[in-house]
Amino acid sequence: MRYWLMKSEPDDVSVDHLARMPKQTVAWYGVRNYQARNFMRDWMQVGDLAFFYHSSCAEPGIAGIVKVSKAAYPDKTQFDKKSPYYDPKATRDAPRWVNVEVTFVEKTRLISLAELRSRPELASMRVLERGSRLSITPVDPLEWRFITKKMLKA
DNA sequence: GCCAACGTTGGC
DNA sequence: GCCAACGTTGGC
Repeated sequence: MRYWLMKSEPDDVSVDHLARMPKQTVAWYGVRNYQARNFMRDWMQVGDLAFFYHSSCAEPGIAGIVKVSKAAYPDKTQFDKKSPYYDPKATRDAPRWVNVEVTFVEKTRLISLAELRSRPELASMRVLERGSRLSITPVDPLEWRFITKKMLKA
C-alpha cells in the first residue's frame, strides 16, 4: 500500500466534479510522461491512497483524497485519432500509455501550495521539488501522516 | 501572459 | 550518444 499525489486541472476535473461522477470514479487517462506512467504501471495498486491536487488554477493545492480503484490498463485515448492524447506511435499490440482509475474518498479543506511549502516536515516532498512538473508523485508515508493527521484535523 | 524548468525529438 | 531546438507544465 502506497501513497501518491495526483494533479488535476480543476477546469478539467475538480474534486467536486469527481464527487458527482457515476460511481465517483474517473479514469486517469492522458498521462504522457514516462515517469508518471511507470508509477501507475509498476507501482500503483488497488487500495493505494492519493491526494487529489488542483493545478494550473487560481488556488493550487491539495483539495481531496482519492483511492486507486482499478489497476493500470492501456489508455484508450492513445489510439483515438480525434483525441488530444492520440499517440501515432502507440499500437494495440504495443500500447505506450496506461491509466488507472481512482475513486473519490473525501473532499478536504484546500491546503495551498504555499502552506505545503511552509512546513519544514514536508521539505523533501517530491511535488515540492524545484521545477517539479510530474503529474503523479509518490508521497512518503510520514508525509502522508503529517498532512492527514496534523494539517487536516482541527 | 510570462517565463523557468524540464522532457522529448531528431540531426549529426 | 550528444545536444540544440522545441514543446509543455504550472506557478505567479
